[in-house]
Amino acid sequence: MEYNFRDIEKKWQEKWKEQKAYEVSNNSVRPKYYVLDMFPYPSGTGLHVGHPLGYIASDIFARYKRLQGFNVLHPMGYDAFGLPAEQYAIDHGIHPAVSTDQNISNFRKQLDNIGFSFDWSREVRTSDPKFYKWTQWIFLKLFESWYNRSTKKAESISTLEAIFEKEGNLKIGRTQSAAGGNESGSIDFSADQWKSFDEKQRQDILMNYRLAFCGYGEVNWCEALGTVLANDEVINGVSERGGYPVVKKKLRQWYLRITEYADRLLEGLDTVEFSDSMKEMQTNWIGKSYGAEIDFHLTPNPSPSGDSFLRVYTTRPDTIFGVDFMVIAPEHELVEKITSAEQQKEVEGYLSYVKSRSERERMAEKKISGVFTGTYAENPFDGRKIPVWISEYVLAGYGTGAIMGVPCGDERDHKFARHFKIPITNIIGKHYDGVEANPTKDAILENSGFLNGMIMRDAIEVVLQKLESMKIGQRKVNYKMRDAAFSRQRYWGEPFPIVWKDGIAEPLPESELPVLLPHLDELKPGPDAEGPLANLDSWKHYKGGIREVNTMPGYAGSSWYFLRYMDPHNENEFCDRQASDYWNQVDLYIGGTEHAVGHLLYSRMWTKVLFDLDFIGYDEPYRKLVNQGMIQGSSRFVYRFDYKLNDGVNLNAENPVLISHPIVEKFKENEKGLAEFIVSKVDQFNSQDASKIFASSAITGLHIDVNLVSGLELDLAGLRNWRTEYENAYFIMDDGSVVKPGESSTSTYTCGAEVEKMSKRYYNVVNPDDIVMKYGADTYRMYEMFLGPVEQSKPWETQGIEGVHRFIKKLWRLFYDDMKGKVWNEEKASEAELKILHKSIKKIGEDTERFSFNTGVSGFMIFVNELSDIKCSKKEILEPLLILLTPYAPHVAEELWHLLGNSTSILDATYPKANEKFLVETSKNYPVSINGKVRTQIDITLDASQQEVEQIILDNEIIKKWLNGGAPKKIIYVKNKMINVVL
RNA sequence: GCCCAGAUGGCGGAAUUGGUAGACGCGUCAGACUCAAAAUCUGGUAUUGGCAACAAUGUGCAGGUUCGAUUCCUGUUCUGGGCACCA
Repeated sequence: MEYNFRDIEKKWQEKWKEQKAYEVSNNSVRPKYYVLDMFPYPSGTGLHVGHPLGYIASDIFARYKRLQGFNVLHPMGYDAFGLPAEQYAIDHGIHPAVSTDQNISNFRKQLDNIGFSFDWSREVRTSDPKFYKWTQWIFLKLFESWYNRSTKKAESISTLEAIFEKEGNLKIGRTQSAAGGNESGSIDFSADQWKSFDEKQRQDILMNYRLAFCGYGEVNWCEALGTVLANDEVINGVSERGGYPVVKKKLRQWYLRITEYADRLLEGLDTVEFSDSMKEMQTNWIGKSYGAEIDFHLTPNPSPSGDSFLRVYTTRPDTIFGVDFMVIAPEHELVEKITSAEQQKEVEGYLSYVKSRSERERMAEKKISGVFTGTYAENPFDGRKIPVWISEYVLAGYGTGAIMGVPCGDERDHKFARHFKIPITNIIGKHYDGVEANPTKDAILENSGFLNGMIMRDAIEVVLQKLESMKIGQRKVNYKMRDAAFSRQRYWGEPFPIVWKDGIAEPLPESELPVLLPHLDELKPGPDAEGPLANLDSWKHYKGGIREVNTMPGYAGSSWYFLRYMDPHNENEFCDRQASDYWNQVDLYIGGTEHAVGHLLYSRMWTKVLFDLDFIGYDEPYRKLVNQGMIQGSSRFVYRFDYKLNDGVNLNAENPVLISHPIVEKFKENEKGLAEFIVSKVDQFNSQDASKIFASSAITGLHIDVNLVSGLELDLAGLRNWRTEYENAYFIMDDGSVVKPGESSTSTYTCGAEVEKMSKRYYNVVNPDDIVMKYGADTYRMYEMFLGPVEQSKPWETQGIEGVHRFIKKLWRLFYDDMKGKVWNEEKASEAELKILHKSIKKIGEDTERFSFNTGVSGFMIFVNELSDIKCSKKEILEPLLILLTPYAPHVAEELWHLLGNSTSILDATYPKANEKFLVETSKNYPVSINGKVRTQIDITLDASQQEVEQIILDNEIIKKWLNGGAPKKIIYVKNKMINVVL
């Protein structure tokens, strides 16, 4: 009876499905555990071997928890709205709904192959009206709420209206809407004024407080394509498709007021188990800083427009005497007003350059650019005139969109000053070397007026007080984070439940949800930079108004989907409160670091809002987060010998010459030698003038399909069949022999290799279906884990999978032998066998617990190797082994479990516990070092004292040799670790 | 440019709290079984020198702390992820 994984895996996958083995109930006396994978987008290219890495890890943990007696929720579904499907529709004329469905069924087939324990009865899709009804519903809640800074939580907008009725906004103040604020509503008013406002004015004001609000923001606009482009569709200022120019355009946009949650998003990090680096990234993204806004007089004063102040934001008011220039963002409202007549032309030129630059480019640019406005600001303390510049390295959205440049203390400012030859004032004495800026806070101030002699750290407070008393500045907490843009000029997303009437956004009543996404045959952009929905007049005009034609962005559905899994079929609520209370937070969330700031912050914010409004009982969605690394592809190369004759004809087109990697390496420093070698080998060159070939030869590495290569060895016939261009190739083999078109050879051709992203265009994609077909799901699951730590990125090499496959076959042979048949027996296990068992239970259990699945797999290998060595096939040992193995290789474990005579499923077995009794040791083989270098090992009992150990050491022959008659300075003995003799 | 992470044999990796660097697997070499092959089994395999015992070197690079550093600190190089409309 041999290990037939195809039959076994098929059999159990069908049985588990039949028995609904993975369906989980919301009512259980068992403790709950919620394991979630980050929502996948069902892309058209399907899964490659890298994608399931996290799913396998989470599946192992979910199954492990189940064996430990938990009621485990482990759902899966699809983040099905998104740009790629829409682009695919535009390119191929297939409706996104259709292609998305196809992609999902393909995805599902691939997932099913791998034997996951997902409860598919809970599947959700964000593009399903039953799901997005509730996305729209939550949007309405966001729209109908504001953030009350005194209670520090979201409240119904009606409580805000009550405040306005009573006291206007004089106490609560305006909200700051850094991202595209709504200027018309940004005013101070009293209760009486509020009462006098008409509906439009009131709604404009309320809009400035809503958690989901409308404002204006810049987008990448491509006139030629007639659409707004995503950042990654813009390359070097032109569209990726077609290479058309892209400029910034201001559009009305929806936003989420995530900035109000900045502090709570920061505080919440203390209550969750994310990696420190993840917390750091989120903290930096939120970017809370304490500083000051300072007003500088402009001069000539008033400046050409009559504006007399420039307001800058700085975190270092102590450096105010070191200010040598000001920089304002190109979008700053003062730009137009303060530009002098002489500088007009230059400024205009600069602005049009900036307009063509994406924000990404602006931030990544090392090159320094900028232009002088012709206006000066005045230092309030010493009256110095400071030139005001415009530069793209200052972004309009952050702070006041203007900074004071302190070259001696900030590297960016320093480079700017050097580049434009602006004189640098040194206020930190010898801490500044004239070559590099020094951002220290510990220097003693010089050239700093009334601050002279003060330590910078202390001067901050002194300056702040002075600024406040002079009423030219105030303390200010700033956040780098901006409000989140929440609308897209696209089709394939959730429609907004909003109708515009007379410039007022009216929410549709809950009873009208879902607002269905209407069918469109053609997804061409609408007029005036609007999305495709704007083309559908019949849908657009509604209830005497005009529907919002933008749709929601990709992250809308994924911001709350973890709640829907708890109660996926509820038609009355987004999630029943009892269900969300029972399942509570996600206990384990697995996904990539690429979501570190986007998805995670958005879903954390939504959770906080739902908590504030008392729809759920916790304000952090994910209790523990584990990041999985990426699996990279391992590309394979052949090397083409290229040359041209004087007339420019490349004679290689018909018969390319492909050189093996070792030959290329051999001639690495000797191109001419290689050309000579090739010419001497290949007969097609005989008629050519060799010197011409030498003069023009080059080697080109070409990606070839990894499936044509076994390890590094090329399948020549396979390559000839793969593409016609290789059909008549000459191959220069490792040993220097030549294989002509139509010939075969016993020599090998070794390819080059490189680690790259797994991608179609590198021909290095490996499909899990192929792996499962060849080795089975159990082998694939274990191998994927065996590759290395989950969190780390690593390349995929199909070759190594043999080892894991051999392991499973070896395990099988402990139960059944090809020749002898059944070998397992019910004999009593010996002390030594029990020791192996319990050592492994401890090792594998601990490894699984700390997500060290790669060492877990190695633990299994050691376990099975040890049992094989002592020919132990006792049921008493093998049965617990199978339970340990279930999370990793469920199919083979279930099969053997039943062959051992069990009639219930192993999925619900009880996870074994390690018995310490079998693990106690009495002595240890200590490494003994001389000066930190291990020289010998000595077996010593664990209860030995320092004195006893020293005696043993001094009596040891090898140690005596090293002591050379002398006495050691010191003997360091760390119990159960090591011994070090210091000479 | 800014933020985060990583770098260990020919390859993937191990070393959980500063304590025997290279577990486990791949590859490779040698051997057993076989008419042969596959499968399987046994043994070797960081580098250098040596028949060996053993010695020297060795965790990206340059320093530092320590009896002892892959692990901690400073600096640096390269690679990967993110930078707000890919998901």
